[in-house]
Amino acid sequence: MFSKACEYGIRATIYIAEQSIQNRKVSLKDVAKAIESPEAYTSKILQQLSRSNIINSDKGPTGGFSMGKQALDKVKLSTIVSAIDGDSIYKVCGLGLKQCNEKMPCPIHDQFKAIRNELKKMLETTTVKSLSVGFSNGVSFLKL
Amino acid sequence: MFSKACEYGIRATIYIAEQSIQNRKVSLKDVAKAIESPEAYTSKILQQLSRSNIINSDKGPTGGFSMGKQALDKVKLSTIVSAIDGDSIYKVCGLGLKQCNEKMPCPIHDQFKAIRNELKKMLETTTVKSLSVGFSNGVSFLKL
DNA sequence: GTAATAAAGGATAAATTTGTCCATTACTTT
DNA sequence: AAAGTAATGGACAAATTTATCCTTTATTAC
Repeated sequence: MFSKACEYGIRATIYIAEQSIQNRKVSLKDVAKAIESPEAYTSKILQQLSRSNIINSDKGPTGGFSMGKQALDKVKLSTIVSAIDGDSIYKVCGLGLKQCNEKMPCPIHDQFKAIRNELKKMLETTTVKSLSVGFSNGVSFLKL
Repeated sequence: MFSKACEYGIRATIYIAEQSIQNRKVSLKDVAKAIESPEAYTSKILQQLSRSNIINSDKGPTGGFSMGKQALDKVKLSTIVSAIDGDSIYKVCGLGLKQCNEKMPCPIHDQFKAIRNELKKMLETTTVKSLSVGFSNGVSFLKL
């Protein structure tokens, strides 16, 4: 569904959000450990998230990754998915046709559209902040 | 969503179904041309479909690919997806966690489950035969 | 300003997916 | 039987994704 990079990106963002709510900055190492992801690869993904203003990053001692209040309120799952996987998940034909549209639909066009719209709606209405709550509570998990 | 191999597999099966309904066997070349796919790669995919008894294949002159009445009635989109991509699309956690389940859910477990169930239902209730009708009519397309 | 710290960035490697090429096998027709 | 045809199968190549390593840059504390 999502690329591995995007999965790491979502998990990382949820973790950073949860920590930021408690006013804690986290290092790359912290993140990689918390979500059990390869450190160097995770670094690349955090860079992307940072460039997209989903998280912010500070260098040097006392540096690390965090999210501001604004970001915590604004960032939805869709924000992260778009930043890492692009919007192909919303746009691309289920059967890989370049010119699939209402006028020239692929055979599963309508069925797919319905499901994709649901997915889109879900991603656009789910905030990272809301997801971080469950994680903070110990109700949901980010490892393994 | 689906792998490229699976996209080709679905398109190929719809085409073969449509031709089989008109009692026409088709060659690898026919298929590759009809769905605009790389011939050699398509060959591998047709082999998989054949081994899974989704289509049948005959060697030699007058050979080619076809679907019997049984297959035409039984084969759903889910049959093809399982044969080529496996059932990961139904089972795997949206965030890539190995141990994600009701007891230890990832943060988006419930939201994802809902959408995946819809997808599953759609794939399990859509027959290739039904899709081949629209293609046969010129209502839907398999190229580009 | 020096040393220490942590992210950024570039180059490269491993793994997976996608795609190609060619010899072999099965079958049909003559 | 021989020749021709079409799928099969194995080996290989290209492209993409995932992952690693190491140097550079920015920042902080002393």
